[in-house]
Amino acid sequence: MSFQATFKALSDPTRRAILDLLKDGAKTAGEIGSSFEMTGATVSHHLSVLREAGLINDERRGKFICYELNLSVLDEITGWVAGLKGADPHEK
Amino acid sequence: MSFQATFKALSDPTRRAILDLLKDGAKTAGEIGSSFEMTGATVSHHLSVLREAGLINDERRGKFICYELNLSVLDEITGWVAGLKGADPHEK
DNA sequence: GGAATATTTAGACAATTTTCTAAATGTACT
DNA sequence: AGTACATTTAGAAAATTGTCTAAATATTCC
Repeated sequence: MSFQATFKALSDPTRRAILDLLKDGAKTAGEIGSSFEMTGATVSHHLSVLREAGLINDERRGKFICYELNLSVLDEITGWVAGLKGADPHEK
Repeated sequence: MSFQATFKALSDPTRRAILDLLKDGAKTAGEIGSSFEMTGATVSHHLSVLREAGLINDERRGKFICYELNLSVLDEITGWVAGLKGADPHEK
């Protein structure tokens, strides 16, 4: 997916908190879930939004599923913001 | 308003297009509106979301209202993204 | 003051999103 | 095979959002 999916994914505070949480390293769905006051099903939904946006990767490890950051897609975002800030070389 | 308002404002493609449009300089609500295939009322709504997020400023000039970029609030966004990318000095 | 133009506000409606509960899937252990 | 645990999927309810039409506000010009 794309640009728009990435922005949408980042627009929710729970999803940003999940990304912040994963800064310290990969975590299982359960560990992530227990950081929030919502059901595991809801957290699982947020994880799938982040995954579809390409912001995280998942990997099954036995009984658990581990999630980790994949921040390469953020380059598009930072590039767009930089462009807005006048980094464009040939402006009118 | 804050961080969350800024992210929310940026999550809509029309609103990002408005910001892109304003890169070339201030424009009236009417000029902005005629760039999109939606009613002026709808564009006005998007402008108010952007204004409440602090991303644009408005100034009346006679019969018109001019909008211009105010990108200082984007620093919070880029700062957060940079933090995610491991710019944090004391990570575990 | 009254008409014309520019824009916003109010209220309604449809689409999307967030959240839940309940059921399904996948894995490990005995 | 059966039970327990970890997680997701399905489906529904509630909240939010994007859009429209119609009415309101603000400004200019005659």
